[in-house]
Amino acid sequence: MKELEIDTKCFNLKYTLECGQCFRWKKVEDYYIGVIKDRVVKLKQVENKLYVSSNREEDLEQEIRKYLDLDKDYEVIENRIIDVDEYVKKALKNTSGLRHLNQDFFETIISYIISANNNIPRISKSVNEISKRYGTQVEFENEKYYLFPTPKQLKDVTIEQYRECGVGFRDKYIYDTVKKINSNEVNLEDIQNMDTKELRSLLLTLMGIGPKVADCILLFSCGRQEVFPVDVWVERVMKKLYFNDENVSKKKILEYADKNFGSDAGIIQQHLFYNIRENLI
DNA sequence: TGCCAGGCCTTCC
DNA sequence: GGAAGGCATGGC
Repeated sequence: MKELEIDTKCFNLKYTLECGQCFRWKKVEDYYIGVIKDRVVKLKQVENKLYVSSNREEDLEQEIRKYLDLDKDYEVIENRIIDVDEYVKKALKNTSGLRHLNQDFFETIISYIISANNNIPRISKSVNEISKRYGTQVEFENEKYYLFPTPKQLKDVTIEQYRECGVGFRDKYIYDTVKKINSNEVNLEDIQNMDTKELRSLLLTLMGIGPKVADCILLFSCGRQEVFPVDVWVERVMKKLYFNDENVSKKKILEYADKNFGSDAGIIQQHLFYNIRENLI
């Protein structure tokens, strides 16, 4: 198929895909290859041009724009947050163009349940293994890829089988969550219409989802950029920058973010997270 | 060998 | 309602 060409501004593919918000992209030479919902996608950025190819052409540009959040004006957002303080300014200069993805809701729920007390390479490995075992196989450029399974495809998977995918003690959480979704005990429809607070409390009723995981799901698959997930890295960077390396509670950190970062807290969070992990700040 | 990883659940006060 | 302990697994 022919390659699609999309003009972008204030967009950096590398930062967006490598900042730790997603787990299924693989870098091959100067391309990134991954699965978005029901298709395999190959992406490459050269300056402000994004080149896209896929095994499916139908609605491709629309899906890519949605997934990469290309229709939101990040120039406006970045111009707004650059004056928050000197640390945010520095972080933003290092990683300008980092965007929040709109990932599949169900996939993000399961991926972030796996993320608890885990590390990124191992999370990726588990998510890929679940896809390989239970997702639909598709082909692209003579290679096999696997879509992330739907709740129905996971209907009969046992706790032991999840364990075999390397998820460790989180096996029962995934099992329970999938069961609740399949039995409609928790209805994931109409999430777009729910306000953040309501959606958050719904997520918190699921096994394996606590405050941090819920906020990651809201930020990386529901476009709620006001939430501020605090993990060990964010705790570390916040203490370093704003609390003189003192041992403050997570509650204090959240209060600081809410007061000083406001409705852009999630955007700032991701820049700080990436900067501290890459040792840039 | 021991510690850590995008924390959460359970138990106990 | 808050604190402490346990938890699978692999990399360093």
